[in-house]
Amino acid sequence: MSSPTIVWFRRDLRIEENPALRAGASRGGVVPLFLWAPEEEGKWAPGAAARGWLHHSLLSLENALARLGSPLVVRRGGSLGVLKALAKETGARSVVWNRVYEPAARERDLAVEQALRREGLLVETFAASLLFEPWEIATGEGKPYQVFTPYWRKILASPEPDLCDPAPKRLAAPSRRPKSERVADLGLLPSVDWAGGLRDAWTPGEEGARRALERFLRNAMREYERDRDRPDRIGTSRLSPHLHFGEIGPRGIWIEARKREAAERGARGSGAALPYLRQLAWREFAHHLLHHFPRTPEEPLRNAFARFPWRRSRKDLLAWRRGLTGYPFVDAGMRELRATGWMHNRVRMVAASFLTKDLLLPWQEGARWFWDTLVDADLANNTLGWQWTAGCGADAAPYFRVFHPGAQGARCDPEGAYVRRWVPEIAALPDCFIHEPWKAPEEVLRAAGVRLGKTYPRPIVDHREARERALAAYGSIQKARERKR
DNA sequence: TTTTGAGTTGTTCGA
DNA sequence: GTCGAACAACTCAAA
Repeated sequence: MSSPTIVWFRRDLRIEENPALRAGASRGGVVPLFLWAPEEEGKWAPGAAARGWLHHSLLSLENALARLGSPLVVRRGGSLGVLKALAKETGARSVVWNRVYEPAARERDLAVEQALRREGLLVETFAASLLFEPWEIATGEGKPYQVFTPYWRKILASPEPDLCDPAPKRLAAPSRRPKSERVADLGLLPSVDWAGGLRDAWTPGEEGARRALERFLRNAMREYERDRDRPDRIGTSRLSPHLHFGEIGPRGIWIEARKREAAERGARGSGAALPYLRQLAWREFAHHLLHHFPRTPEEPLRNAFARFPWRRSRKDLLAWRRGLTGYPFVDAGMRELRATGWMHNRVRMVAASFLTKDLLLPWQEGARWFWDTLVDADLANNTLGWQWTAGCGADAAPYFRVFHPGAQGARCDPEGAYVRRWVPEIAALPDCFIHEPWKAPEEVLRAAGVRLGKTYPRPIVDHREARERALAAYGSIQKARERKR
């Protein structure tokens, strides 16, 4: 048999629509490899929640590959060393992978690629995680976009993603079977089983991803525009963790959404899929920005924000993390996050606005907490989201836009079902006070078994005052800029 | 080069 | 209760 090809799995934990796997299979034997080297991702190695997801996703991939005939090889250690050793053991002459786009991983990949070539190995890389490579979409001047709408128009004016060749039905294993660690030995599962809620809420792996997409296309895409802001309903796709780990690819999603749109309206291009596809384009935009501005996970995109007068308060930060701010909609989100590893996007914005504007704490603190607790933690998306909310990123909201936690709750969770689920200690309050319990008369609180400051906190800041304080702080860096001129 | 139009997701105030 | 305007100033992207 000709020498096998190492297929290096990273964030493409799927069989379908996987160009690297297809390329490997077309050349003969395949050695599928997953290697665990978190230190190579610098400050942004996967957080606790993401590791838990990864564990289950790897088990799923392991099963799928075993069924196809070539079991997954799991190793630990530096990428280059592992790849070189595995090539030697199996007689592989080439290595293929699908590209990732985080700054640290890209640098690592480049170095590995060059080193492997020097060893006489063939290296080929593929595009699998995005609709477009981050550098493919550019303004008329060839520059990166910094405003979403023109970026989105450009995507719509580009050729639609195309279908890819079918996945291999069988894989030839190498003649020498390399040794492998067990997924369980990587120690990805959290030591404390806080992940019970995670298990109930999710099915990691390619099969789970496909089912989630089908559910969304069948039940929710039609009403996406109406329901996507309703955390009390299942109005969103909930595909984010599946997308992050590449259990499903965005091109496949795009094509399936278009198909569904055509089937329902009888004509392609009716546009029913567009509100959802637009969100998929935000994911693209985030990767576009991270590629062109690789320092933004740590630093504000807009320079003026380097001197923003952020507060420091360990106490307030902890209250926010634990969901004990006294604002039920914010607290519900923060508790949903801890319990399930996920938070509805509307609530993410409100919770992020509360941290950065009501509490005036640095957005980096919020980004780090989300990084550790979200199963879908994704450097590009997380960075864009936090910088956008804080007002220091691309296409930021005007600074006077400050979310009102009570009003947002009333609008997006009108019956309070979401709050009651995650903040049960105030569940017995009537709808009209569920988002602002401190406004309830004493006898209503007593009847509901709520003692403010005892069973549920009073608001840790007064929103009205906090809003004024935030506006003043934002105003101060505007003035500072004027003086500089 | 200059000009022009526009910008994910909000809130508040006053008519 | 509903509605429209104001909230500032900036920078981007394209003509």
